[in-house]
Amino acid sequence: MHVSAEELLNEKGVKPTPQRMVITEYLLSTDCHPTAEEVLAAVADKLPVSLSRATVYNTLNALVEAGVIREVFTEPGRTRYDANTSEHHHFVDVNTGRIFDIPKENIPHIADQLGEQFKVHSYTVTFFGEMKSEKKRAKE
Amino acid sequence: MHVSAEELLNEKGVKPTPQRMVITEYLLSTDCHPTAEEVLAAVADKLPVSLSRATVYNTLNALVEAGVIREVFTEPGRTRYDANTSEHHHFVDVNTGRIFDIPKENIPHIADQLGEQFKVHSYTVTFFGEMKSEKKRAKE
DNA sequence: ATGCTTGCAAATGTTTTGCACGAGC
DNA sequence: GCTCGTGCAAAACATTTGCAAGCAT
Repeated sequence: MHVSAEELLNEKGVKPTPQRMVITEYLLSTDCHPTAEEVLAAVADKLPVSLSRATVYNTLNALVEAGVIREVFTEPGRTRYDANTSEHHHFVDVNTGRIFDIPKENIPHIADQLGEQFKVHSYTVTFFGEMKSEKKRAKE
Repeated sequence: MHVSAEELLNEKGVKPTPQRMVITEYLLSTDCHPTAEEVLAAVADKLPVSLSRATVYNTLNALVEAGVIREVFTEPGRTRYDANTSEHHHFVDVNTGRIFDIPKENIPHIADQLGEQFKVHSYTVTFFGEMKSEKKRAKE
């Protein structure tokens, strides 16, 4: 289903260094919208060399710029990242802070509802609420 | 249309100090979704005494907690504030960063489109795009 | 050699916190 | 007098940047 990280990076014109590939692979493999810090923690030991914080930030910015990933803003103070770049939406569980993807098929198309002075490039819906029956209970 | 800031604060159980009233008044009077820093700059000279950064942050947090204002997340690194607490949406001009309110009447109700495991408390749509004719300057 | 990329550390920017003072109950 | 809000400065975070060194072309 996923193209390889290397292909993806080449496609988007980003030189596929080991650091970038590991970070991209991680983001492609998870749906939990990690912060930069979480990315660092998750991939640091997957590299033979050390991975610095600066490289994580540089890489994430490069990937955003290249359109490989997207930023997600759901909470103050920090940015989360999402390798799902297709138009879709988010549900934030206000108890856990966890973010769930909502496919755009679930949401009617609403980009054309604004006045004509607004030329919409993209839009995203953020739902805040709580999960009703959470079968997979996170440890707390 | 607006209740007075003092009434509003009392209603919400926030002790209406001069600092809090000035900040609340400012937020009620503007539609430009200011950051904490912008709030400070805007109201600092409206008080006979000095207004500290810490008080601005403390106040904004207290107001959010009390439900007087809401946080708006549209960009990395900083929080913006909105005294319009009714459900509504935002359009971000990608050129200027300016944020426009979109009344919820313009958007179909979409809170019920998710699976039933999602209990939605609120949702907000954020549009990214650009203004077509900037001759229609918003009054501010 | 050239040009990116990395890593470290320092710098920046935003927000929070510790603490003393002052106003109001 | 106690409590709470304020102001200042320092601290805590999140992120960016300067720079030297490394890798690939």
